Amino acid sequence: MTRNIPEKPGLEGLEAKWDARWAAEGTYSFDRSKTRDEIFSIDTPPPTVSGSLHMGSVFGYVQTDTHARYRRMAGKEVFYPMGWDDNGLPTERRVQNYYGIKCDPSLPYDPDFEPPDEPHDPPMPVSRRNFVDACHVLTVEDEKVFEGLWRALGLSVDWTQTYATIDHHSRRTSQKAFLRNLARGEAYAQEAPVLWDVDFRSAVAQAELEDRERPGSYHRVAFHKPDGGSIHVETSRPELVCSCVALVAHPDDDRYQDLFGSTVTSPLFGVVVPVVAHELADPEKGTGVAMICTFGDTTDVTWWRELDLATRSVIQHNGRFQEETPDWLSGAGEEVYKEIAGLYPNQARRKMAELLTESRDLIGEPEQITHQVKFYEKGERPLEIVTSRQWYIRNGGRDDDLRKALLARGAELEWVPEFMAVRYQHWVDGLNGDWLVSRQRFFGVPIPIWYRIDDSGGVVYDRPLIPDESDLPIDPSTDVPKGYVESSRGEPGGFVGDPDIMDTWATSSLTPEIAGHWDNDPDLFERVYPMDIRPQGSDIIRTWLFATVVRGHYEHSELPWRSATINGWILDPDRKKMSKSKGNVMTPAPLLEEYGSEAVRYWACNGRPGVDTAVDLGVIRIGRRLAIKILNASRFALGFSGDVDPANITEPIDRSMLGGLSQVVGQATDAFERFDYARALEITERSFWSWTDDYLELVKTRAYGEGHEAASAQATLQVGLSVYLRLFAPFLPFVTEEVWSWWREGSIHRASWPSTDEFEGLVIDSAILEITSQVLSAVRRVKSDAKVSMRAEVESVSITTDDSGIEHLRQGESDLRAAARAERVGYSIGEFSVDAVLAEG
RNA sequence: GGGCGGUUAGCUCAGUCUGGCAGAGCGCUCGCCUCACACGCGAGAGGUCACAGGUUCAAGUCCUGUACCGCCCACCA
Repeated sequence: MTRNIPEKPGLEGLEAKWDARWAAEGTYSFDRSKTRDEIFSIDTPPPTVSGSLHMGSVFGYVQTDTHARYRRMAGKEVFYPMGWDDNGLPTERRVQNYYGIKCDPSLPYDPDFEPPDEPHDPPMPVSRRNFVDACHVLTVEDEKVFEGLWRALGLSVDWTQTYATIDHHSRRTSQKAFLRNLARGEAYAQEAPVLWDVDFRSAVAQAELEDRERPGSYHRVAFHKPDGGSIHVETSRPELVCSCVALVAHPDDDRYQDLFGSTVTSPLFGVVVPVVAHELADPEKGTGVAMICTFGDTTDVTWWRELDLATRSVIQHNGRFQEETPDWLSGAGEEVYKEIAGLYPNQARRKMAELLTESRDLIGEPEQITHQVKFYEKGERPLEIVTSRQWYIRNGGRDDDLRKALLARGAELEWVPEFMAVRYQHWVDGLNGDWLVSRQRFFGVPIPIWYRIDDSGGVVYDRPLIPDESDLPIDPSTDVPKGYVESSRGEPGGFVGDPDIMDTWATSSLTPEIAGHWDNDPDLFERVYPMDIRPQGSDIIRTWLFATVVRGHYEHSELPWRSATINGWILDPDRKKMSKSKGNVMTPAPLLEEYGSEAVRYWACNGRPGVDTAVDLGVIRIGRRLAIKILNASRFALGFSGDVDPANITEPIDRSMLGGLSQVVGQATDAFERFDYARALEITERSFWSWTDDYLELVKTRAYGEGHEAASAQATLQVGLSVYLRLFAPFLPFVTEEVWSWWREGSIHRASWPSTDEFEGLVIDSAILEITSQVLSAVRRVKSDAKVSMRAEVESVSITTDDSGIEHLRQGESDLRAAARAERVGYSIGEFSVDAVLAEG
């Protein structure tokens, strides 16, 4: 093969050149004729395309790409698809802001509607179908931006294997799996209290909650006993006195024994409520008596359910107190309620505090506190609890046997790093309800269900109308169930579609099925499922990972993957978690532009598996330096016309270098098998630098010479370079491919991973090179101390070492003399030391 | 309140599983335009391994406890 080595090799333009070449040659295309045991399949995380691009977007993906590239070179056919998570609330919010539109499901579809070029202000209401269309338009644009970044980064994805969580195939898969859950009794609908975001007007699931510290105050409020006495409760939500259904104390609390079973009346409203006993009441908190309201917090829900209490809800889905006076209030209570009707809870709270003060039912001043309040993770106001009809998938939160089975699945999974396993256990252990999968939103996969409407106009929920699997996907708001006509929609005797969509996790929990085409290509699915790895962040173990395990457990009775590789967080250079609100988000594009993809990849690969990592320009610069070093060292190693026949490798120091290199190959391979890409890189890099600093310097003079000694050096340089390039290829795909192309046919990324077999019969003890390098280093120190050039001539080098050291050094002596520019080398036995006498002048 | 991870050189981090002379890079200092590379090369200085106790011939590494940082979870009246 003719060599085509540039005079001044550089990194610029390599990304574009090789991305285009790989695409044209199908370097990463998946060969589906391979069988399951020949395939390595990756359940790639579909990035949220409506989210911003930041360094977190490159970190985990680059790490995963190293696994893909290693396995591919190690002989596996790699199934490496890419998905886009475009359904759900993040997209809705982005579309609302981008176009200045909002969805109003009551509006009719406007076929002529075009999303505006400039955002509308105030937001323009559009029909659900127009809104969803706008979502599709924008997500396609967003996906192009993401694909551009991934390609610039050199992800070895098969770009023909892509999916979007809102596309036809994903909707079909999602609805099919849901209907199967329903048929097997794993999914069910229930009218029940749910956590509710009043801004998004949607229920949210336990997995989407976060606690935030908020100021509040404890109000001590008097309830009245029949004998004229009073009993005090402490509450941070006095506005809910009107929805109080009972007071509760601990059954063993001596102070309240004679009250259990009696009734008291609420202040101002005069509603009679029972005093009940329950273990969850904490005698240490407040007065030991708590007010149970429907519903102030999740404990209220527990009490309400377990004690079978009345329901007195006043907060509506829009977050306000209902306008009409509740029917359990009468007399003076009605007048009091009018004061808070229509208010938001925080307004009602202030009003109630005033009224309770006037009526002397507020005891003392409210005590200012900060407490944890539940929020939807994407929300801005505290969650309320409202009663509504929702769909659930059983997840063990209410069933111990199922919980145990899912815990066993987690234990079966290989976690990388191992300690991540407990995060799964704790989450499953702590579940307190089933998985709420319905959302009252617009851009998502619809719940594929209709309901009959009886002759009096009531919706019949208990016998839903289910579509045939072959008709999926459907949208029950526009499609019509078999045996009905569109004109009977919403009419007595007709039907109505379930208005809700599924939670985004209800679809993305099926990424193995979506990417592997469970629905429409069982042959492919069998070749890739269960997948080998699920790479993802630790923050979504409780959502994406757990939900995927649940779906796999139900649908296939097995784990969806063998291993979960969990990556860490990205922190900004000050080690703060990056977030848009802090304004410290770094976008990758300028870094890719300035330092190149290899440098950014190098940084990502330096982050240990599962370890939070700061963006560090210093590390990025080292990556760039390494890539440039590879170019230059390669130019040297390939700069001879010599024959690469390994039979030419005869010199002991050359064979010794291969001895060390074969150990490096073994260690890097072991590290990759354990998914420790960072260790593999570290080992390779350390070895490579000593290769260029010491080995290359030692053999340089000989390599420029003639005869069989020169041929040995030239052949060894090429063999060594070939190994180093392949070891680096998973990390630095562009520069290694570039150099490979200088003298090899085909892509390095389809070349075989180096193996110790390659040096069979050539390898000897690495100690020869190691001790020779040590002596060379010692001579350099002498020159450095004397502040002379490394080219300075040395009269003699005196080495003291043991027998085997001398034996080893003699075998590399001529190279040492050439590299050190030493006239003579002398040896003596003893403690290791090196002395060098510089030549005169 | 429970749990997980971390604390090693000025900085960023390896090393802890499996105990055996404290490591790398950056930065700093001093040199060197050495025919692959000045986008470079060589050399040097720099550490009470968070703290306290224990096991051991030997502890950064194993055990117990403490402090601080980060994260997760919790029924937060």
